[in-house]
This record gives sequence, C-alpha cells and structure tokens, in this order.
Amino acid sequence: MRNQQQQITRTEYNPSEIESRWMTQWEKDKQNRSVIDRSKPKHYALTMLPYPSGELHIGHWYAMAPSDARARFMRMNGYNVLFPMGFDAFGLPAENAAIKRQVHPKTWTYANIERMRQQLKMMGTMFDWEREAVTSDPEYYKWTQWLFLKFFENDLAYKKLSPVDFCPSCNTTLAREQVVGEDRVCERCGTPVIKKELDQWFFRITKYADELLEFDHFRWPEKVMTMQDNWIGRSEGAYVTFYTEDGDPIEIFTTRPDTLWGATFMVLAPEHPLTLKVTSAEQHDAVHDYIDEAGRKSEIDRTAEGKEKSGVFTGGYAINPVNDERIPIWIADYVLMGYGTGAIMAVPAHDERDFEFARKYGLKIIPVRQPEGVELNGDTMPEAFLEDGVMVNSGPFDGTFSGSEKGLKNPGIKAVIEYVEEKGVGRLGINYRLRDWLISRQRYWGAPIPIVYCEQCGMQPVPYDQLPVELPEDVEFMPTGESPLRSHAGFLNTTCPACDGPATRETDTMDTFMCSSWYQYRYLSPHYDGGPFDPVEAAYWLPVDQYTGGIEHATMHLLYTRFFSKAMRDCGIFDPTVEVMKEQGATDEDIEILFYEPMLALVNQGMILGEPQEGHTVVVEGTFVDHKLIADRVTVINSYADADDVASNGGDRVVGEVIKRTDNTITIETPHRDVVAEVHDGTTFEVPGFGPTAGLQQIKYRLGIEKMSKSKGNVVAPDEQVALYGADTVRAYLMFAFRWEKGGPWDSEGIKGVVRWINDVWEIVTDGPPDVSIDTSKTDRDLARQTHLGILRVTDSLREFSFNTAVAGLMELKNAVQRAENVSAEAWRNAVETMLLLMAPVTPFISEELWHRLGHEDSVHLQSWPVYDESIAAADEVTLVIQVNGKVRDRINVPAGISEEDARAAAMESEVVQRHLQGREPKKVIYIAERAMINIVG
RNA sequence: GGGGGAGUGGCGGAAUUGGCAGACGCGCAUGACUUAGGAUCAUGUGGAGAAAUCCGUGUGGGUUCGAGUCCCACCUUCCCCA
Repeated sequence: MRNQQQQITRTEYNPSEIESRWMTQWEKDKQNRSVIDRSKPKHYALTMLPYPSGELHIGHWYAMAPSDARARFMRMNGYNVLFPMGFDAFGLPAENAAIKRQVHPKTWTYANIERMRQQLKMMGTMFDWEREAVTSDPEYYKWTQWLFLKFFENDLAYKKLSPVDFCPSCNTTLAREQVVGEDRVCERCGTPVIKKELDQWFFRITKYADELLEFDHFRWPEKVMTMQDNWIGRSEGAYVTFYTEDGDPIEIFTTRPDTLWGATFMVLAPEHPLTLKVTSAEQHDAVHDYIDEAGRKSEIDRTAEGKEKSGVFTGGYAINPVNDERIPIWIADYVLMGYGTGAIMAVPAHDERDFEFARKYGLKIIPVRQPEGVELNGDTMPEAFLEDGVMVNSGPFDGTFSGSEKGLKNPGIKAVIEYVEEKGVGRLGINYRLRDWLISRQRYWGAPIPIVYCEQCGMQPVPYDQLPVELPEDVEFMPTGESPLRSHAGFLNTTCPACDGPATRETDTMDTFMCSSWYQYRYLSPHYDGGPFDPVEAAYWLPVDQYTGGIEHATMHLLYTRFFSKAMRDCGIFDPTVEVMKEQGATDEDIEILFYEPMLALVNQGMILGEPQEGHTVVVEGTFVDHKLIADRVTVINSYADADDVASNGGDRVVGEVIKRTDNTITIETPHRDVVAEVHDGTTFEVPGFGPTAGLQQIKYRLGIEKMSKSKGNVVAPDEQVALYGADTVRAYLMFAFRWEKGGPWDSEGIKGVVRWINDVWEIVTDGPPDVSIDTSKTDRDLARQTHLGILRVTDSLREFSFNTAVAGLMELKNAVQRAENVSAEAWRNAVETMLLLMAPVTPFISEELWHRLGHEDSVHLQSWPVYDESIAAADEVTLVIQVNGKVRDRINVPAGISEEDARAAAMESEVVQRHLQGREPKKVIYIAERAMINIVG
C-alpha cells in the first residue's frame, strides 16, 4: 500500500514543462557560472567545439551530453569545474552557403550560432555561457592574428613558394591531411585534387617533431598516440654522399646505412638537378622521353605499390664511397624530388622495390646480410632478404649482427653511421614524414593574415596596436581561385607601417585549424583585451584536465594544438601566467605541469550511425518498357496480404519491398527478380499519413547501418526526440545504448527502456514512501545495502567514462527501490535521495525536479556526491560457489566472512560435490575468500 | 603491404582485470487488465534435454586448480597509413 496523502499530489511526468522551468531557474541562479575558487581543486573539462553548421545533430549530443555528465560528476565530487562551449565559426561551408543562397557568410554563421546555442541549452548542459568564445568574432581573431605575429617574430611562421594540393571544386588549397584516399580527393567534396604552385604561409611544426613524439606527460588513448607517432614518422638513418665520375656530389638519405656495401646502383628522381648532367649522349633521347612521361603522372601513379616500376639508365656512373665500386645511375619515377633528397642508393638484396627493379633491368644484386649458416646468392635469391642476419661482403663489418630493426638501436646501423662519419662521407640523419603546416587559404571567411607588402620596405607585419585586421563585409565571394579579398580595394590597399607609403595587404586567410588550436585558452577570458587570455584565470584553470572529442581529429587538430602550446611557451606567452602562479606560491612542479601538454587526459567517443530500416512494401502500377516499369501509381501497403486491396487499373503491376531509390527510380524486390520502376511527373504516390503531398521522397527504402546523412533519410533529429521523450531521456539513452568509445546505430526501439526507467523513477518518488507498520529492520538494511552497491557501481562507472554501466547501475538501484515494499519511510527516503543524487549528472532535469519535490530548497547539482560505505554494503550471508575440478557444481548460503576450514567443511558436505568426487579424496582445495568461491580438485 | 582495434545470446552490451559468463536494457514468449494494444503489470528467456546433466565467449593449440580475460598460430571484420 502506498501512502494515501502522497498519492493525491501525484502528477504525470511532463518533461517539457520541467525542463524549460529548470533551464530558466539555473540561468537565473547562475548555477553554471564558474569562477576562480582557490579553496577547491579545479577541473577544466573541455569538449570539442562545434562548427555552426545550422542544426545541432545527434552526434553533437552524443559527444557533449556524456561529457557534461562527467563534468557534473566532478563538480559533485568537490571540484570547481569549468566546462565551456563555443563555436569554430570560420570556414568554407559559410561561403558555400553564401554562394548557394545569397546570404552573407556572417549572417548565415551567426544565425546558426544563435539557433545552436538554444539547442545546446535544451540539452541541459552545465556550460558556462559567460565564457563562450566564437572564433569569427573580431575580439577572438584579433588574438589569432596576434599569435600569428608572435610566431612570425620567432621564426615559426614563414612564407615559401610551394606546390600545394588544390581542390578545383572548392577552389581552395588544401592541407596535406585534407586530401584523402587512394584517389587523392578533397576531404570535403570528393573532387580529385590538382597541383598548383603558390606563395604560401607555413608554421614550422617540424621544429617540434621530437617534442611532439614525447607522450609521457598525459593520459591519451594509445591509439591517438600511435597515430601521431606514425604521422610524425621519425626515422633514424644516415645522409651519405656519393660522387659521380665527374665529381658531382649526390647526397642520399637511407634508413639502412648498414647495407651500403650492397648498393649496386643509384636512382635519381627524373626532376633531380643532376639528371641531365650525368646522362650520356647515347642515353640522351631515352632519358628525355622518360622525364616528359613522368611529368604527366600523378604522385600516386608513380609510387603506388603493386604498380610496375619503370626506369631508364642515364649512362652515367657514381662511386660507392665505402667500397669504391663503380655503380650505374638510373632515373625512375618512383623516386620523388619532394621526398628526402630526390636520390636513393639502391640495395636490391635487401629492399623489395629495389629488388624488383634490379631483376627487371638485370642489375647486379649483392647480399650484404644473411642468416647465420646460410649463404645467399644474389643471382638466385627469389626475393629481397629483410630478416635479421649477419653482415657480409661489407669490408670491416663482416660478421656484425644487424637485425631487421631500424634506427640506432640496431648495432649494425649504429656502427656504420659512426664509420661513415669518421670517413667523412656521411653523417647521422633524422628524417620526418611530418611537413610544415600550411596555413594559407585563398578564401574569405577566415582570419586575415596580418601582413602587408610595401614596394619600399617589403613584407611588414601589421603592428600589434592595429589589430585586428578586420574582415570587410562588403565583398564579392564567388569562387575565382583567388581570395575574394584580393578584389576588395578597401581591404587590399593600405599604408606601410614602416614608411607610410602605399602598400597592399596579404589576402590569404588562415586555416581554421589555427583558430581551434588555442580556443581552450580564450575560453578562460573571452573578452579580455590585455592578451589572448587573462593570466590570472590561466594560472588557476590551466591546463585542460579532461578533453573529449572525436577520433577523427587525432592527427590534425590534436597535433596542431599541442604544437601551439609548445610554440606559445617558446614565444613567452605564458610568462605572465607563470608570474601570477609564483605570486600565489605555486611550486616549480605546479608550473611545470602548465607546460607539459595542453590537455592532460583525452577520451574519444565513437559515432552514432543511422538506424537500419526496411523498405516500404509497395504496389507499383504502370507499363513495362523492356524491363523497366514506367510507374503511374505507387501505393505503400502494410503487407503483401494487403496488395489485393489495391484496385487494379488493368496495367502492369509489381508488388514488393523497395530496396533502392534514386532521383527518379525505385527498385522493388519481388520473389522473382528486382524490378526497376521509373517515375514521371504524372506518377501519383499513396503513402499513409502523407495525403496528396506524397512523393518519391516519402518512399522508404531498405537501409543498412550507415552514417547518417540527409540524402539517405536516416538522420535522427535531437529536437524531435526531445519533444517526444524529454532531454533527460535522450541524454540517458545516448549514454546507455553503446560503449561510448564505440558508438553504433540509433535504435528507436531501444530508447523505450530508458523511457520506462525514467517513468518508473517519477512514479516511485511522486508516490512517496510505502505505508508500513511491521518490523522493517531487515528490509531497511537490505535496501541500504543495495543503495551503497549502487553508489559504488555508478561512481566507478562515471569515473571511468563507462556511461552505459553507470545507467545500468542506476536502473538496478531503481529496481531495488521499486521492489522494496516493506521499508520504513526513513530508509526509503535515504535510498531515493541517494538515487536522485546519483542520477543528477545523467538526467539533470528530473533529478532536480524530484529533489525539490522531496522538500529540498538547494539544487541537487550543488550537493556532494554520495559516499560509499563498505560496512553498509556488506552482506550478512553470501552464496558460496563450489567447484569440483574447476566446474561449478553447487551453491550454498553461508555466513559472510566464513573461515576457509568452515567453507571447506560445508562444501564437502554437499551431496553434489560427493557425487562428482566419486569417493576420491581432494588433492587440493583452493579457496578464494573475496569471491566466496571454493574449488575442490580431486 | 604496414600499424592498431574488435569478434560474447535474436540485438545493444556487462563481466570487479585470471575466479559463478550473459548484469542492465531491447526484442521475444506466456499470462493479467482491456472495445483495442505499438499502453501498463506479472512471469520466463544462451543452446540441447522430461530430468540428472551436457554444450557454450570467431577457430585450433597451450599455460593454470581455474581462461571471455594470459601465450602461440589461424580466420573474419573495422579503422588509420601507404
């Protein structure tokens, strides 16, 4: 029986009313305003800021809602939490929208921000909106430009003529990582890229390559560190100089100097400056033809594995500096001028590509490393030898061990590098795959690069007091291949800061990755005008303690932001912060942490994919022309059985499931074959619920698990889900449905479990405590025990970002409270209050509402996290699991804390155990007290 | 080709890191209440079997009193880089 009085006050759960009310209240109370409070430990939680594309989609929710739950959890655990939000607002889509819809990029961007900000608030996040930063605000990009100038002053920004990847469709240059796939297409639009020579701005990220390889100071996923490691691609080896017979030096880089004695020929890139010089008269024509041909091929065509390698002998020879052998010089297009030195030494015995090349052109192969006790023969070996071995044919090094391992850790490599250095023919060399960061974009909607060009004084930085260099709003931004700023006279023409003479501005804008490389600092003081951030705020909040976001940023954003923090350090930008820290008595250790890394911990969430769906079952009537059905009428039916209800009009007719849809056809799967039906202007559609407006777009087709996209029609709109179930339910479902790191397809059935859970919680609390008069001491203790087990489970889960098990733990606790019919009001209240506290990070609105309905005045979100008490959680009785030879045979209830002897005695009394022992004496008994398990080996 | 993940019921996933496999939820089944059920409630739900019991975490081997978890080989699959 439930308490009568409480039952009267019971109301239906109405999420939209509750949520809008609390949203307003929290804002009024400034509940989420984070200010410096030195009495508490700080926790800077950060989640990647969105691009303001127009609508907040379910992926944003999936990334942000769990991050928010974690931040709220930390706040209840006594931390002073900063959890800011902003917008990465510069970028190409704004310009595309401008071109397509005749709206100004600024108008479009800021309208989107306005809308998305409201949508974000609906989510119930604890974002401190007073710290919001928008990268396209002049008060933001002023400091982006300021940082550029600092880098420029410190020789970390420079300009050079450089071939760049250019997307002819987006009409812009692309960074290396924005070109994707085997076909080398534009990341954004899929168009194949072309090469273009342009004067470009670069950041000297390669200067930090080694430092960026240090991953000691933070807790990042192994995967991200590996990806960055590969991306930087450090290789240790040697630069060795060969000479042509005419005495011209050819420098090569090799990661395997231990194979120098096996270099039987050299290969130059066709573009190598010495190519023509070494070419003999007889080979002149062949070499010229080859160079022409190579010039027409793309880099991919030239280097793709599996492609047959081609080359031409130049007729020239070089001398191998370690053994004075005369070796032929070839040219081949698989050697690229832009990589390394544009020349290689070829060691066919120990390199697959060189081996293939040597066999094809009948070049000499000399093994210089072989397994012990085996003799390799260059003429007969079937493939290059790449395994561990001992050096041979290598002069002084014969007999030295040389493994397959690369780098200085390999004794053979180390010894040979020392040898060539001593001999003066080579030196230790470290090569990186990482290139300098190209930041120039020939685009309008970005931060202008603050440089002017004066005919008298040359390139001049814009003085700091003239920042920001503002983007003019009245521009023509149709794509021309040049920056639209170039045709804007008011922007372009300026005066030289040095001589006051006429000058022109740099019209390139900065890569938006630059804006997002330092936003974590701007959040601290988005309106501060004394620098990029307020040192007082920075001294307290930095660095970021917990970062969350998508794995897709592993090698771009996350590498760039690390570079930024290190470059900023070297430009002295943190000096004022250090001063403040010192004044406040920070230890050297505290200060050191500031410089480790921008984000100390990182967790990557996965992706929400589209829900698989069956296609509509349809009746299509029309006329067959060849094998194509020209459709006059398409009728959606519930099942095949209903097909007869669709009156026939006498024409051709097909019934089946729609498995595919294009702009003007649908494919129908029938028992016999798949039929393609083409629709025309006169085709009528009958789709239940759509009436006369129904069209081809309303026909659902079969869909597997795929990324959400508008064209596939599998997009889940969070606003609709919120309208249906409330924000708490959507948040909780996203946390419950998958492992956060993994993600998965949306399941509109699966959300029901969360709906039921939330409704049950609402009922339990609004119904009030059970009305009992009998003795409740045992049931009270039971409920308290389960409550504390719940505390343990939810706490551990949230700490570990295991949101799905946190929600599972909350559901278990709800089940326990629901089942507890005979408990005292006090025990009930303890359990329910604890449950609401544990729910607060996950479902902030309903937790707050019910907390207040229990009579509290303070917000649930400002309470302390419940503390687990082991003694309350301990059970009086436990189930002893009895195994015989490792298999579970019996379970018996025994008092908790039973001794090993007693457990053993109890186990041996079990009939089942005796049966399985078949009279044998136990050889051994293993008792695991903490698992209440005993294993009898007999 | 190289590097890194991941394979557990019909499905999403748990499993205290070597100790009761399948928590929690979806779905499903049976029943109840219902004009109705895509609402709600109750019970059940890895497979086989009447039961005792046997089988079971991609496959094959190994270590161990004990393996989803550790080791070796293989298969499948996803991501990243070529």
